[in-house]
Amino acid sequence: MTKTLLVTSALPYANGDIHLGHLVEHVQTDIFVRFQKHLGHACYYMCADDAHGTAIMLSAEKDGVTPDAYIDAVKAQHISDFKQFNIDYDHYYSTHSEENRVLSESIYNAANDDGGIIKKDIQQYFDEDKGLFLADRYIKGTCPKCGATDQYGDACEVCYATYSATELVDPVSALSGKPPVLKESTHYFFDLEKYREHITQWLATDPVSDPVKNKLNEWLTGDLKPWDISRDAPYFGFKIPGTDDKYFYVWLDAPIGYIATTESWATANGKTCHAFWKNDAVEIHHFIGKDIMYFHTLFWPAMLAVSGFNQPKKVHIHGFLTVNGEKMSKSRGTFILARDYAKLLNPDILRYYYAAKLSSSMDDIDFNLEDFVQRINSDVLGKFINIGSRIGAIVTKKLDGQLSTIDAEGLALLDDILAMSDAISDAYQSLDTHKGMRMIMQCAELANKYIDDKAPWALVKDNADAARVVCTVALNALRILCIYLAPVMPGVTQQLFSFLGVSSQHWAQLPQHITNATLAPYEHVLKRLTLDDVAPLVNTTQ
RNA sequence: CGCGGGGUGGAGCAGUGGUAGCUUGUCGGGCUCAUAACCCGAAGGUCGCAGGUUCGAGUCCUGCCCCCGCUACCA
Repeated sequence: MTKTLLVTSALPYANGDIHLGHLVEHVQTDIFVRFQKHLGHACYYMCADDAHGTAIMLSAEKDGVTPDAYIDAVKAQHISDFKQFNIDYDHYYSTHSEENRVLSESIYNAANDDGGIIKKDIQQYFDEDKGLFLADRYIKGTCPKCGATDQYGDACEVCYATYSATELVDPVSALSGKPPVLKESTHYFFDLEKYREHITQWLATDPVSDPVKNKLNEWLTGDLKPWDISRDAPYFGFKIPGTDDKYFYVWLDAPIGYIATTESWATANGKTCHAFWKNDAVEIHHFIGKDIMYFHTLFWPAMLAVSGFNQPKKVHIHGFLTVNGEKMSKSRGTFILARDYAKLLNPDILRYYYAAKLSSSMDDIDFNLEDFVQRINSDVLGKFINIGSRIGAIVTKKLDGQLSTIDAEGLALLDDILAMSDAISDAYQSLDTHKGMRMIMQCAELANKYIDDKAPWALVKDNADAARVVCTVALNALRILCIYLAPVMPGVTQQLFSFLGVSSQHWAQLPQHITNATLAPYEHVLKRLTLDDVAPLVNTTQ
């Protein structure tokens, strides 16, 4: 049965470059989406830049451009970066859009009409030089608990204490360097506690894994604190309806960007977002990092429920990327930008490496340069592409590029490889791509053993017909492996499909063996890696 | 006592009660079609430490040690 899915990756913040960490999520999502499409499902992949907030306003100011010009430039760069990695969005939009403004207002109004918005006067630090209220991260001072200096306004990095900015000793504005003053302001809050029932009902539908559910239950056993959704002018964002100087906090309109992106895409295709977000038949899947779990599993389902939109079927949460076992760090030179990688290496092999490491858990994964070289050479080159390379050479040089038929023994091999398809499919479906890649490589080993047993290079000398059968079998094994791997390595597998003389193939075509075909000469699709090839990724001189 | 995740052969990882596995790396052999590839075989682990439960523990319980995240340049 054909399903309809709407899939999202978290919206990258329009205040920085895309790096290998973002790519973990977007590659994981893209593999999932491509796999769904391979199965024949209607699957739409929506993403956008998250374009609001103080940080962006300040960055634009620093660059001497308007926020609009700033976010446009960043968005263009983001789209170009993702494209290089074969991330195939159906639409990539921006939260700074008319659709998002309309939707944010209507969702806010729905919550307000429901009595879900509270107003409270709060005291907040204010930078008189800049004329800005200061978020915790823009205030520095001495930790009230341990006396460490130069700490942020929310937590101490030395003693791990958490506190409010007003408790900091000798606070200064990180923007002007001057002591801030306390100023009163009315803020708007989303009354999360009011929607506890919605959240627990949603959780009962099994949208998250058990470890995530445990973590959420921790939060849910306490009071759900009202969520501060307003910011005072000046702020780059949407004005809150009925106010003159209050803006939606960026995290209010960011997830709504998922719907707004859908709307923008749907309008261009003669539909509306309601066909997806108010239609029970559509499965909504969010892919996010573990750091933003809170927003997507508490506020977001509550906001959707109060405004009559469907809640997500699944929220898939992944861990972070470390480089050579350590947190990515600009000072260590391990903060690797997507476009810097793409200048050096083929994006598909990074996708494979991630797939070989990713699971459905929130565990962090490590990008280890040495391990990367070994894994790519061994799996992708040695096991997978090698089938094409060794057989392609024989077919091209000795057999005039001509295939024949498959014998009973060859059929047995192909059946063994095809027998793995359900397990591989399950692995893709459950995001346990590490298991999937392992199984696919086992299939590749079977094919290599078969080739070794049959020794077509010897056979070709006095029995070209028999050699031709072996080559036909081996290349059909390769064709099956290409279908298995197509969601992970779309570029590489497309090249191999071209060699095999077929257009891109889908899951349903697994058993359709090719026989009696004439092949173009085999050409290498990837180069083996050496450590010297990958070493420039990290800047070790710093 | 802040909370959470984790410690399995050199490296990266599977494995939640029943003779310790996979990939890679190392060593030896084979093959020579292929991008020093592929095939066969071997060595290499007291499963962080110490107790406990059990006929039996990597797997369950208790205590301890260490690493990582929760906080940053962030997803």
